[in-house]
Amino acid sequence: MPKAKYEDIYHNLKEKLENETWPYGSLLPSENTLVSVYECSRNTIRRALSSLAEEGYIQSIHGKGVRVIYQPLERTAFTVGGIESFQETARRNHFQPATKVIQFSVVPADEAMAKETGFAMGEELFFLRRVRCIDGKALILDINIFLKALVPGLTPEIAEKSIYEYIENKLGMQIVTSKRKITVERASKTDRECLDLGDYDCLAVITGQTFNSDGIMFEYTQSRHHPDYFCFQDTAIRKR
Amino acid sequence: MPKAKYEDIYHNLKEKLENETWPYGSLLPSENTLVSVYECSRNTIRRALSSLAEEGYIQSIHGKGVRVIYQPLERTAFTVGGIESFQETARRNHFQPATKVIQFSVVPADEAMAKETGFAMGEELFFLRRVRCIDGKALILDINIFLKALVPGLTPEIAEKSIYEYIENKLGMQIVTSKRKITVERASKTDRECLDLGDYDCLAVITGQTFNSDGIMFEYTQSRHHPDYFCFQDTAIRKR
DNA sequence: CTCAAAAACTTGTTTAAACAACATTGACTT
DNA sequence: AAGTCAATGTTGTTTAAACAAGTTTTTGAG
Repeated sequence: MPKAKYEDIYHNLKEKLENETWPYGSLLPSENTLVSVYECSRNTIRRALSSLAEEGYIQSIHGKGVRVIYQPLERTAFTVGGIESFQETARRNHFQPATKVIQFSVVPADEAMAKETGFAMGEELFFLRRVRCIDGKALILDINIFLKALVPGLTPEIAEKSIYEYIENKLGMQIVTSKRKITVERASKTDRECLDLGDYDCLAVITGQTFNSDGIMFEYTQSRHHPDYFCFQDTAIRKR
Repeated sequence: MPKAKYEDIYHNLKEKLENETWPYGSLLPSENTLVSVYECSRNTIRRALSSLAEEGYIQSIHGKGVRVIYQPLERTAFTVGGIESFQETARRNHFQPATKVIQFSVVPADEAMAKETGFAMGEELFFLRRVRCIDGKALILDINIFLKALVPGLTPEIAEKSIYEYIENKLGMQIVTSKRKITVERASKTDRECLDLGDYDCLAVITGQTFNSDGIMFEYTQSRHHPDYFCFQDTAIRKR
């Protein structure tokens, strides 16, 4: 699917890194070598490398080379990372997913909601709540608020399957940027009613805003996770 | 301090975005306009813009322009984000920080520890635990494990102030990449003994590995946070 | 006026080149 | 033998140019 040359190179190198073609701690072939191998310009190589650096696969060392810092890890339980739907995550982890829609309504944004979500006052919104179950246990409570104008034709039936699939394939809208905040909150009465929290009194909360390819925010989400089924991975690179 | 031209432009644009020189939802001046303004090449502008996009300030729209998606937000309590030390975070939030060192030992990595941390077996390690307090309340339990060979001369006295300051300014070592995992864990006996958790039975845990400018991992960290003083922010961009 | 095509403007990708800055190697001098 | 310095190899920054691929505006035909 990737049409750009640097994307091909990026994927090819990433695969080789995950295969441990170059082991952890070693140096990659030099940029000029890679230029010969992939028959492209140095800029194109550097673009692929910089994506891999951002994701914590490699780190370049001025005057020396590019070090492999990727370590294979056992995929523990539930991992949230990039922008991935519940369906995709479940498939990757070989879980049997199920979704129960417990609320599906249309409301206008009042002042409080506008302030919290970032939508403009008075906008018509879909407001829905869903419980995500894995192997029969209720583990995630998802609250989604959509801009009705940008997600027309949404129904509870679609919400039961995959909203993202509907948005991307049926509506042809592309999801581009997602801004998220992770916090730990005390379980509310609703949380305890909807989820199988056992004797936990807290949960992991991901709050986020999603933007489409026009740079318009069309979704506000709150995903409330059972602690045992939450793991978020991240790589940070220190800027001067 | 930034010596590169694109870094200057990046910081200048970032400041203007935070000043709301261009409001949320509007389009930035075109790349060619910015080329004239900053008297540089288009590539240099694009490099600055791509950093801002990664951080969730802007989003480019093919054929149309660059949309501002930055929204000013009230800095709520404690925010962890990039690679920032406790000292820096405390200063930014105007807290009075205090640190108590409760363990400072030198141990070799045994098999279990090697597997967990990613250090090689037998490596000499500094093992330390510290409690971070804010306004008299014990809120964070930090476990730091350093490669002794790369952090020579570390003492409990330094650990009480700022280890990062020592590493960067005294040793001249630069911190570059940090790989992190965020989870929610039940409070252990030690957690309850060391921290003022109130009636919380969980805490937010950041587990991470830190790499220096040679691409060598020199630190393994676990930061165990009181739920009320934990907030992690992130921006993700969907790749094709 | 309406509509369609063309032009102009926008961001996206790729190449080529030059130079700067840092690291290593090896030859040379002392 | 030890240290110095030059050459070479590596990544880092910047420029210039050309074309591709979207979006908007203008032009012109009917």
